Amino acid sequence: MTISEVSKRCNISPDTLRYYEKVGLLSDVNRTAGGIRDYTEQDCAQIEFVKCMRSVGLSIEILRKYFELFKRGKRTLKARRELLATERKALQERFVELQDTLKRLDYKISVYDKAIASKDKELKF
Amino acid sequence: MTISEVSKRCNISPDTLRYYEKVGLLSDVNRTAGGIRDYTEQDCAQIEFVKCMRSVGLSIEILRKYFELFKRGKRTLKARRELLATERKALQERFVELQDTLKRLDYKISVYDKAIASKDKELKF
DNA sequence: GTAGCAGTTGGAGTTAACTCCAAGTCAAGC
DNA sequence: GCTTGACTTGGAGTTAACTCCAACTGCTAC
Repeated sequence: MTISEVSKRCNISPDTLRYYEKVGLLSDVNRTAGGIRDYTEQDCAQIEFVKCMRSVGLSIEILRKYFELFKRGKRTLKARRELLATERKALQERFVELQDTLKRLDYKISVYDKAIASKDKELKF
Repeated sequence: MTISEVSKRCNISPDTLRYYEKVGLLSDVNRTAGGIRDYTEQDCAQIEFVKCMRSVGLSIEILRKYFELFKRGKRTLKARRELLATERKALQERFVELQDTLKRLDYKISVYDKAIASKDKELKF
């Protein structure tokens, strides 16, 4: 698969794909004789994983560390598991925070609805 | 309240508090005769609101728009309500995404646990 | 064989959201 | 009246994560 094919499929720009490779989120992408990247299904799956983790805010640096551990082989299985567990915990906290903020917004919107219904009373902020 | 008191109370640096004021997230903070900021409880409540919204990723720009609408008075009640509803919807989507990613991480961690238990088999990534 | 297009590189530029700094002011204590 | 420490300002610097660019290469079609 060429970079533009992967780009379309994963909805990530070629620039970003090259950037991810450069910073170590995607190692050893195959090249054709002419030096053009030739992505495998495996590469795509990894890119989707990166995309998913990035979309919820895992930093490039954390992902870089994860793949660096990966390159060091089986003996880093536990370290990788712990890294994932740590990030999972942080995400869980963000999840609860998000839940609370959604509730707060719902309440605020309901207060707006009341203010709008009752002769446009003003709010504090 | 002085800026350092608010800083401690809200756990936001004085620089950030001044920055928020400068970009329009906190208008007309009172000053003492000597020109020193003197925050009210109301200001603090607003800062907490900003902090809460920022912590889940609402941009400074969106919050700036919200408070700008606010300054234009009651006739913007509906516009503000709609702005909040729009952001709520986006947060809801991020919420679902986060939920899915948590599940994915849980699964991946369970795969790691299996690999670690069964003689350190290696994974794909 | 040459036009055109997709790909390559290294490196510069951008954006959001802070964060830091230097130079100055002011009120309080000695 | 002088030091000290918290505060002020405008503006420069930082960081993460892209995003863009110029100059170049190498297939493919005519």
